[in-house]
Amino acid sequence: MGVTDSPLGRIAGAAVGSGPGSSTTTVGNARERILEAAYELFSRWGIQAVGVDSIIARSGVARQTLYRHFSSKEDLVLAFLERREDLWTKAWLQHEVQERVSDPRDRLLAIFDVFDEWFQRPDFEGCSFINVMLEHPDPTDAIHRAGASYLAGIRHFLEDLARRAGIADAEGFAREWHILMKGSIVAAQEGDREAARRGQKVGRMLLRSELDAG
Amino acid sequence: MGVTDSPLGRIAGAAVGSGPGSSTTTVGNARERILEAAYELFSRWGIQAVGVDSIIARSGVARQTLYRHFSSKEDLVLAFLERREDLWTKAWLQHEVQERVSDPRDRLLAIFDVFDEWFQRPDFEGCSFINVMLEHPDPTDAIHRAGASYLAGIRHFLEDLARRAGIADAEGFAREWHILMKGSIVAAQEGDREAARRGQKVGRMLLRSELDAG
DNA sequence: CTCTCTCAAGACCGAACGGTCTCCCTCAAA
DNA sequence: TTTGAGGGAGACCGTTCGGTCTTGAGAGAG
Repeated sequence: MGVTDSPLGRIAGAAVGSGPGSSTTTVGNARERILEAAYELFSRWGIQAVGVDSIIARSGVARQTLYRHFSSKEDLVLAFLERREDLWTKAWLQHEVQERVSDPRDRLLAIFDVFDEWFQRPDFEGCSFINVMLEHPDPTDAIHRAGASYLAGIRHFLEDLARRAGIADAEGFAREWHILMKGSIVAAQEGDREAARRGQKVGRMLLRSELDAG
Repeated sequence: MGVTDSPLGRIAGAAVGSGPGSSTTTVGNARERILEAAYELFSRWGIQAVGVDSIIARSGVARQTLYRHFSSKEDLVLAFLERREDLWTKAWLQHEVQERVSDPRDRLLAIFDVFDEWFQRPDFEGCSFINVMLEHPDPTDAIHRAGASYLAGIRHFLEDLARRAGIADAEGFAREWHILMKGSIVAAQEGDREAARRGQKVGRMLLRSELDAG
């Protein structure tokens, strides 16, 4: 109930429900409820550990309704990843960073401040793009490729900041910065609650040396 | 067939088989064949994607034989992780690093040279400890804890090198170095074949600044 | 009023899951 | 020679998986 809510969780908490007994042909469109349930379950427990049954149960939707909106579980997973980019990458990470500071160098560093708060949350769940990509090791798998491409989206955000910060090799820099981000996320999942500050410390060095060189 | 073999693959290739028709009560102890099959399947495809049936088929062992040696799939997974530490962490990574150079600073950097070769392998499969830990997000899960603790083993190796290199805060340094390692492994799984060199570049900076400070 | 569309409910499907059980063979130690 | 452990083969168990199909209730449009 807290105002705080997970930054990654329900954004439109429209689970009206209209009270007990009303039922049938419930309020909001079913697709939304399915995606919301899928989001919470997939982001916390991964793909393989979550069956369509759990999503059906949690969304309160009929089995056939799910399959009317999504042709298969894989289809639903891809829709989940798309939503994850909307909510996590854009509406949360990028937005949070951009509203805190405006200088591109400061924004790069602010990523780790945002991460630090994220890592302290009791419902910290890691990066779904990484999780999903590692869970589907086959690089030709559609889910693997989707995860990798959403990670590339994050990298493009970094690259843009690097370019604006006047860094010569913006692409290389973005890949290095992303390594720090991904490493600190995994470290946080291991239990290191200071992982973000460690990433930031190394990042600060990298940034300084890159700007001295330029 | 090549002499090269995966550094992580079969170490005792004792799958003699004694020719067709011989069968029953086959050569080497069954436990070894089970572990070998489990190693190859789990390390490449993860835990949940590999059923006990596949392991039975690949090891050519009877179902009951597997359950005589391992009380459950979880038990087998824990044995796999233990073997992964023996083969990957110790016999491969640490051994490879130690035989290349002797100075502790050089050894820290050599980790990324070894990684670089690893990342180029067609059968590169990532770090099983990370994969397994992310696949089992519940921190109270025995498998999650095992993965995390084998990762801590790697960190202790780093910490030892850092201490020998005269770095003041060896533990903090090891955690930072490990962030670079993990980040570059994930980047390699994304498809960045230069991930190790990027990690090494950042590591070099971190190392220099740490030694200047000390 | 009827036609149509959406949805809940849930039976049902074949396959795969982890795990148990029985039967029979082989080989080595007693 | 007997015995018993180790092992192969495979039937079998209940459960869960992803996915299909049917039924019937409600709601908007004609």
